[in-house]
Amino acid sequence: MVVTVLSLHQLRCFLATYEHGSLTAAAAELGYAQPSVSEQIRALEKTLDVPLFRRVGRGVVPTTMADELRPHAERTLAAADEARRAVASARNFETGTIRFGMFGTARLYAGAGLVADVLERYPGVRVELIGQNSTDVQEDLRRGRLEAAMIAVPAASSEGMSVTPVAKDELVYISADPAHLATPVTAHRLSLAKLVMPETTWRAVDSTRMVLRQMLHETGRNPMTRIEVEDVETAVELVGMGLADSVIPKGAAVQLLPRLAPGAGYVSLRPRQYDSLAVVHRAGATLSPAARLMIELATARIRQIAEPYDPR
Amino acid sequence: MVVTVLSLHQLRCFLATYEHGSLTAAAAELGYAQPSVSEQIRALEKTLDVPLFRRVGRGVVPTTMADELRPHAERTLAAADEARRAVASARNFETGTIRFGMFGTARLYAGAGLVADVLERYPGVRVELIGQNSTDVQEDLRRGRLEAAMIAVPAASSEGMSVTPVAKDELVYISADPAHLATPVTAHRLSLAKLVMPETTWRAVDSTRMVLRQMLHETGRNPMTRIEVEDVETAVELVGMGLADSVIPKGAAVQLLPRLAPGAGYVSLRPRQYDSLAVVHRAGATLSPAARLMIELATARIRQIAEPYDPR
DNA sequence: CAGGAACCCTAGGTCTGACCTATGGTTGTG
DNA sequence: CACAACCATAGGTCAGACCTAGGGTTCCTG
Repeated sequence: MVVTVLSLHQLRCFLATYEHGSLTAAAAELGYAQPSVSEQIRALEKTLDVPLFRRVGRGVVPTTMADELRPHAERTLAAADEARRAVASARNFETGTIRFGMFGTARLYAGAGLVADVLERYPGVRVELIGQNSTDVQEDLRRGRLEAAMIAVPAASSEGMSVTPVAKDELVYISADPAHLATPVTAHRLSLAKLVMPETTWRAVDSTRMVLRQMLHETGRNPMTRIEVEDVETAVELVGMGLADSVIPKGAAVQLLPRLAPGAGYVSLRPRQYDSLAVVHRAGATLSPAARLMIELATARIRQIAEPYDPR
Repeated sequence: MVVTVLSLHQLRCFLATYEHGSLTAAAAELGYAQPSVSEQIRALEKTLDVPLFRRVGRGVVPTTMADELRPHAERTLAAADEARRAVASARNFETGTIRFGMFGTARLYAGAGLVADVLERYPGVRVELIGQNSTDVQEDLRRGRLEAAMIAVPAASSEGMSVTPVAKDELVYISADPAHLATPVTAHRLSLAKLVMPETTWRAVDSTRMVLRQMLHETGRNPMTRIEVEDVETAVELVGMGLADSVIPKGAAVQLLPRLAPGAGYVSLRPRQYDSLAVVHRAGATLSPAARLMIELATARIRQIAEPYDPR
């Protein structure tokens, strides 16, 4: 024997029939031919193994089983409709969650503004800015947990990833000693400086570190840090206390120095060095509207702060 | 473009995939081949017009849309399941409503007991005993509002109906005057009596009246009532007050006389007359379990009180 | 009371879509 | 670098969702 399975369509036919007391009327309402509705009802009666209507000369009359079924049928259809609506409204950013990866320097001074931008346009959404470190974010992207991200990359290339640079963020030398800031800092001076550097856990892969290593390597110097800390804020505070100097993205310096190290200032490196801020996602993926939105907003916001990307 | 429509099956596939993070695992759980689940998910994504999973090298990862959909999908499937269970338990008389037609004399003294019988066996059900008068009940049966009924019928026959007599209920003469009860009451004495008769609205079709008309007609007498009332209780009270005598089913007399007319008694007619208590339903209908249950219990209950049907 | 209207059902035919197996392309792993 | 794990595609089968056409009741009406 063939087992049919409960379907929303059957429930719709059932309710229309129940309300009209007539298969013909139900079929008219649903836009089907009468035998089609008849068949659905029969199928439903078969799957539930219960008579739902008594066929009496004119029209049909619901049985007590039908009375029992009706509220549940309505609830089920309502739930299904609710599901549709929930997804539809999420798709239109009226509700739902927008998740975006954003690591380190970018998030540090564009994060709050970016969230504000999103909420202004779509007040109903939840926003998640994900990412401790660019390595983590890359991992999340690779595993599919994140669809797209804006991160700092030392070079604009990564395996299997589409990397689109949108801005460059200058790396500046910060110090509480005005003498250290009189002229741009060369690789030579940098190699002699007492430095405090953040992102200790990620020091091997951190984008700023990689840029500095590259700079020093070209002049035959070795990087040497006096203090290692985890977060940029701590590093800046230590600079403010005159215990060391540091190199951080200019955007971070502008934002953090007045607050955490009022007496300190910054100066460029010579030659100037840059982090590249890029939009990254899996190569070959078609981006969702949410991701496109975030990329657009994040790009605009970043470009207000950092210099536009200039391919050298 | 073809529009697919949301289906429970799609939601099931979606949830399985969401939970396992894998189409293959979902297919295994659901007992399908992997491409089948894949197809369902794709259909669902198409009907909702949103991507639900990102296909990443190994497995699939739910998008935020999927996060949004999941609770609704669960609720919808739960509601559908609830519907199944509700009907199933109603079918097993664990809950739900049992509706049964039962008119006049039968209900009068078997109704409460019958309801008790049903509730004892199936504590969860609702019971509806429907019917003011047998004519109403016949109408309800014909229109399909009632599936089956136990009613008093003058003769065991009715158009388009299956009538199965189960008992006969003797009609007795009741009076507060002992002299009236000394010997069985003949048609002659009946035609001379001052009578109060109930069921005024239905006097033309009432089963007891039809039996009496038949009895008097055979001896050339005309029926004559002194008082017409609607319900048997009132008639019995009037008999108790000595204002008139009456003819009612014996079961009703046994039950009502001690309570409503303590001084009154009853005596048979000569020849004895009977209402026929019969199970009635539409000819050719297959009866539901609920109806069969009610017929069984009502028959048992009635036979404890009235004499078994004896085809003459 | 005959005819028609308003229902239902059945029969038989078309076509979508649910499902399968087989196979090819990616990705991650020993 | 081969292998395992996983998803997508292709192509074929079959159930079932739909239709039209027509037959049987019931009920109303002239």
